[in-house]
Amino acid sequence: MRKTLSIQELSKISDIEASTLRYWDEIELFSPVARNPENNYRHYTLAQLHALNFVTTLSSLDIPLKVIADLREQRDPEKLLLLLQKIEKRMDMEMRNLRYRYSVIHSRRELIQMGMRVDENKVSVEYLDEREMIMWPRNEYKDGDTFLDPLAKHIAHLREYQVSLSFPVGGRHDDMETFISRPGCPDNFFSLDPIGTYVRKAGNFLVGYARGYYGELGDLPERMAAYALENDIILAGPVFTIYLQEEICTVDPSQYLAKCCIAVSDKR
Amino acid sequence: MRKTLSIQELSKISDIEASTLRYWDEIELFSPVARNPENNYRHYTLAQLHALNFVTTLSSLDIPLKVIADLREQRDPEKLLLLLQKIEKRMDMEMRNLRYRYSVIHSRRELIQMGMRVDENKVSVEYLDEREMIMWPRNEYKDGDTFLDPLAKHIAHLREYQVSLSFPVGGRHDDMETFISRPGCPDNFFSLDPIGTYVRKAGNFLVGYARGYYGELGDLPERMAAYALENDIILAGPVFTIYLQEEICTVDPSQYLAKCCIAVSDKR
DNA sequence: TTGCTCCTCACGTCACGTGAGGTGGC
DNA sequence: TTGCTCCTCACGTCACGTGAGGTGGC
Repeated sequence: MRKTLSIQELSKISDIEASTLRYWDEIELFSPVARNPENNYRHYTLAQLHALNFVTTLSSLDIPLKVIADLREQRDPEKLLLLLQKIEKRMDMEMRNLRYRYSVIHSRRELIQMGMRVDENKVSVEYLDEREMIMWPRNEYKDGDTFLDPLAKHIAHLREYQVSLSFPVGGRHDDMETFISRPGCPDNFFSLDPIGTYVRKAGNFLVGYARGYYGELGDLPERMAAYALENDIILAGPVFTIYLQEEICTVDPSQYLAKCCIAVSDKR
Repeated sequence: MRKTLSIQELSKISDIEASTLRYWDEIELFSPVARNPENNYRHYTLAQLHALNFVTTLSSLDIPLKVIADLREQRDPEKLLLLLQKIEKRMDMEMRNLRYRYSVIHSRRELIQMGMRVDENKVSVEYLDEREMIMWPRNEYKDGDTFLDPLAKHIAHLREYQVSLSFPVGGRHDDMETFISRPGCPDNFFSLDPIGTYVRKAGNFLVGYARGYYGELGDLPERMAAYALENDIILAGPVFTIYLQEEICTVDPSQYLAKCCIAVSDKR
């Protein structure tokens, strides 16, 4: 006669815990073909692996076990087809979603890693790769406003402005003058979103680092300006500030690590 | 003064249920900046959205809330970096996994859909696209064996034989003669696994359908042979049988729907 | 007074995981 | 007798969801 499988044997072949198989039996989702009347042991067969595989495939897609059980009880090609079509769409969305979340994690990891390799006291010229970002609407400051006020305004219109908080947020000053005169008040915020439409072109940048709470850059703006003067470098375009370490990685707000950069002009 | 957010306001902005926010407060994962001492209302701020976003990103990756809470309490760039690296790898695997499961669902949906559009009584010549599959080790039959015996043998060596049960399994007969003489005993099984190395080339095939339990094809083999003779068609190569409807879609085993096909030779 | 939002507390839910205590065959 | 596998039953766990009953400001 053909051999049956004990719960342990099936568990090993299918890589499903015996306790899970018992639970699935209890809720009548997937039951053994028979019980030994003497000791009540469960008996499975290899032929059941096909159905079991179907169950695990569906449950891995977060289909509630109740739905799977109903489907298996009624088994109707048209109903199944409808479900499978829905699932395909859902998996498609899940795939996009996963790619998105991957890039969120990836971009944050890059920043942290960058922050750990950096010589914080040096101002220098570095080659930076192209960066995509989403530029937020321009900031408007009233008397006494800090960066928090326009930030709050934008966040309150998250969807409307297509602003994303999942990616690191940085600040952009129009030019070196505004950066020096009010370092804590950027003219725009931006998100380092890889599907962004604003592109910071690759090239040589004057780069400096500072530790401190948001917008508190100490003497970094002056040091950058002095370095440019000494080395006969012409700076051009906006200043970008992003935080390599902030509340997500560090407890002490005075230890947040900012990176500021501004393009070096080819012209002399 | 800067405005604080009520639990409902934060819930709307962040798209997180108020009950979830209360729970996260309870387990000290994410708490309001303050409570109103009069009525114990929770007060949040917009600045908290950054941290909140981080929490939801991690929890969407099945990181246990306890781990996230610990990470947020200690906040150490190096620890965080290690976690993020682990997560990146996991997401990468998850992406592959999702693609795999997608193709499982997709291939099954295709079969079911095919089965619903089919004229079951007609034998005819159809153009079939190329198909990738994994060919299983050759079946050996002893006296009295049915297809279940070699099937069980292969399944018992799942990993060793690189055999997959997630995709539909079909049978392959060496040629028309063996198909006619023992339709229930294919010479090989195969899985319709899209990463398979065995390719059934595209071309014209003589195709027929039959309803019945596995291997019970009624007079289909003879009808196919007769059709070929009548229409002066030369058949060549192996016969492939796959089930468009089986225990996954149908309750009654006598209603399983098989599709058999064999290549039509160009030679006359 | 009437809505409305918020609160706490207790209990429910989903899909298991984990013992405790016991059985049956070699 | 000793392992070993299996059983049931009860309870725990994780991340919430769902009322019930009550409060406080307009």
